[in-house]
Amino acid sequence: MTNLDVALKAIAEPRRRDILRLVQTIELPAGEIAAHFDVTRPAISQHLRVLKEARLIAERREGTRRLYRASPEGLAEVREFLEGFWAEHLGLLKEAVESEQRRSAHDYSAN
Amino acid sequence: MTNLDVALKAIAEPRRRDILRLVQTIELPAGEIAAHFDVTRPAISQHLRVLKEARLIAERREGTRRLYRASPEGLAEVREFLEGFWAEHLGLLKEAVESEQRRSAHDYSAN
DNA sequence: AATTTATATTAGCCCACGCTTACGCATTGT
DNA sequence: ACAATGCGTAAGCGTGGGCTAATATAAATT
Repeated sequence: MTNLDVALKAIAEPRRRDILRLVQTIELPAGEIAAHFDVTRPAISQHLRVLKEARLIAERREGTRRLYRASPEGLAEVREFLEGFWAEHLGLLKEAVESEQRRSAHDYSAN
Repeated sequence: MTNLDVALKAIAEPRRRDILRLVQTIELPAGEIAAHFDVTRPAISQHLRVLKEARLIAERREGTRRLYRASPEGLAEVREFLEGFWAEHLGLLKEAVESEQRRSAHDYSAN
């Protein structure tokens, strides 16, 4: 499975998007995340693993707790996919390709 | 199911993304699309329906044939979702971050 | 009207996935 | 050392989804 596939399947699940929104601005322990939902903690744990493997969240251990925060690293290829889609439809493909080649591998991710 | 959900689940399937890339630049009949893959035509037909209901492709009938082309209309909300995600991490929503921090936890490692 | 062409739809199979219950594993505190 | 706390993991259940084979539909052709 490609990285694009992993990330897309991760965010295709509504509950995982809810989790992402929760830890988008603040860091939260797994238990507090689970407290926001009607499902059990193991269910949230499994979602957190999927999100982590998709590099959409980052985990930090503090004592017995595990703190999670969003980390959009895994969305890089999703973004590329979507941009290609729009560029094509706007008829801007030629220019987009050329400018992409000119600036090589430049990316404005916030790390 | 929300529109965002429909679009994300549609593009989460690798074969559907392959189909999208096929009809991204040119309009193709269903049969010719199916000819590019190892699966049967009904399988492609079902994928085309999912893509159509997600408003990611448009269908045009010409005689007995059905011509499909990409139409990124359904990706509007996907784009909004992703942009919100990046904007957050770029520190462009500083106020929202701070007010959220006041509510609950501490230590958001920003750059 | 009957046949051919191009495609969609249905029924059923198998596998992936989200969920729950039960259990396991570190880390902290007594 | 032992118990408690905070989470993850495993097994199993039920549903959803992609696939195939068979059937249906609709337009063009004869």
